[in-house]
Amino acid sequence: MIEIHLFEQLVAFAEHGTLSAAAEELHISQPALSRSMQRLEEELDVKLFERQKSRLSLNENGELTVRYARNLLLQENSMIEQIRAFDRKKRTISLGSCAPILVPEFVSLLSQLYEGMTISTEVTGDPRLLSRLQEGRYQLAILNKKPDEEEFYSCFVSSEQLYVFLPPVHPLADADGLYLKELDGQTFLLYSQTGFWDGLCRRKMPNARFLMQQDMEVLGELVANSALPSFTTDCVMRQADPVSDRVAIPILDEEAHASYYCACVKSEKARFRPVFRHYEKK
Amino acid sequence: MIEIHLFEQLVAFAEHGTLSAAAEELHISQPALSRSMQRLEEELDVKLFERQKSRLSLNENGELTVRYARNLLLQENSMIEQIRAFDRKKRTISLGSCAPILVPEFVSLLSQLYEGMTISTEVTGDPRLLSRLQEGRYQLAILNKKPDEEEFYSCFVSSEQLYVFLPPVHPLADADGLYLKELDGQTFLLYSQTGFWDGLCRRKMPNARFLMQQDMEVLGELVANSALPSFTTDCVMRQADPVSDRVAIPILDEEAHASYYCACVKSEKARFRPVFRHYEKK
DNA sequence: TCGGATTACGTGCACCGTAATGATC
DNA sequence: GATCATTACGGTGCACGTAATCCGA
Repeated sequence: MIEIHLFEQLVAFAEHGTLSAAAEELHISQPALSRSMQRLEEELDVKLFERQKSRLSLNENGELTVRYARNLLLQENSMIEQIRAFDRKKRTISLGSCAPILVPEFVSLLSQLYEGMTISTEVTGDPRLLSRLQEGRYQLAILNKKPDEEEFYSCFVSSEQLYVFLPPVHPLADADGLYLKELDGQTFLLYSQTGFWDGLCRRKMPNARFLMQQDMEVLGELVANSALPSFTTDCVMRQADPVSDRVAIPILDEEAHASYYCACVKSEKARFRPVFRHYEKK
Repeated sequence: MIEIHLFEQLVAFAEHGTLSAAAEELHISQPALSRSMQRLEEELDVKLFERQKSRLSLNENGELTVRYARNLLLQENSMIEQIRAFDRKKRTISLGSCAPILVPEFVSLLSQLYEGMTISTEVTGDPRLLSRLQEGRYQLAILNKKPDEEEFYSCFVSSEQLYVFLPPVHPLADADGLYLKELDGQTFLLYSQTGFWDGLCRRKMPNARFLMQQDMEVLGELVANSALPSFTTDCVMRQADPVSDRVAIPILDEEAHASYYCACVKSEKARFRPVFRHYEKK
């Protein structure tokens, strides 16, 4: 058994060319490194270096050993990372959501129900959300379709209706309802973390421009202080202060009405029973 | 970076179930092992054990870590072995021979020509001798056919004639020459390290019985003190004392006359030039 | 003369073993 | 009481750093 730090030091030497440079990199003295390399040779019982009095260099054995050592070090690091990830996973619940609206509510609920667990969330419009749930990258998902009952357990959570949010002076501001295609070609302010809504808008309005905003607060400012149309939903309007004088006009496209389902893989149904019960009793 | 001996100790614990048993196996004290495992947890920053006051056991993380650790230890060991083998190979010349007769002469020659090198030899009737030469398992080979000149360099060394070695009372003892098939069905004393001769005898005399002898000295005794036929060759008779009163009758089969070639892969021709020169000038 | 490797030497501390403690069967 | 793990404690070996030496450009 040869300690791995000797191999690490050998690799450092290989990368720096001299003991002094490698020693500096490793935060040890040059003599210490010199002795370590001697010990490595001794323990392997193989000569690894050409010694030309004032110049140390790897011989063929040394080159080979460096290649193997790099490999071993990579493997150990990846091993340690995987162990830590495995452990972390057990103490975190990852939630993937197709839309942002329910995320805060879920974080709060999960924190209450699963004390001590870390809740990590991700909003994505990516249709692979479901397969990631299956692969274990998420333990819970908020979807806008009820998933296959063979593989997943799910329950309805709530629904959301999309509105276009227009300044009163906008030519369409007095409509009772609009289809997205009627809005195509215009320039919108859009929050960047809208999950599947983003894809919907781009699909239905291929000629529109979207000024993406990372920050909800900045978006609010811009909505309040510009004439650019933006979007909102019934849920958002219920939560947020109605500061602006904008008018919200419902989008009539069928997909503009989303039904949200909370889902987990069937094998974890028991674990998440409290979550489902919370929504089923409503 | 986590030192590998900690993983080794973890595996020992996993295999023995208790710290005390594992500590004994590892030739360290129980407290030392206890502290090592605490340090491993600390350095990984992951809990690996269930602690029930007087019983220590692996939790899920621990089980996973043990699996990874076994793997890592195997890899390190194999790495060390391969490095040593690589080094050893550079200081040993492996000779594969299809027949035993030239081996001592070659060992002596190689020892003189390549001072400090270890000479390792193997006699085999295996037809893969040539492919093993190509793969580098042997650096030199003694063959009974001249090999492909595209891939190998070779030169003629000497030839050998097979004789059947009969007691004077044997019914065929006064023949001038014999084919192997005429001897089929009889029982022979045979040295076990005869290389390709062995295969020849079995092929040409499918009904013969062979009493295999590992030890040349024992074989000599039996030849001198039994009536069982055996084999010899011109080369052997030239070297050995003619102690026995047996008669040697030449075998007339074409294959009973072997021509030996010394061969190496072409890329090593230069390295072995002294060997070839030694035989070419004869 | 400087940069680099090795050798010499004294020191500190990390790790060990023994002993004590606590806990469980 | 026996077994097993952990904590306490004192001792020591070993790997470290500093300093000295040697060598080559």
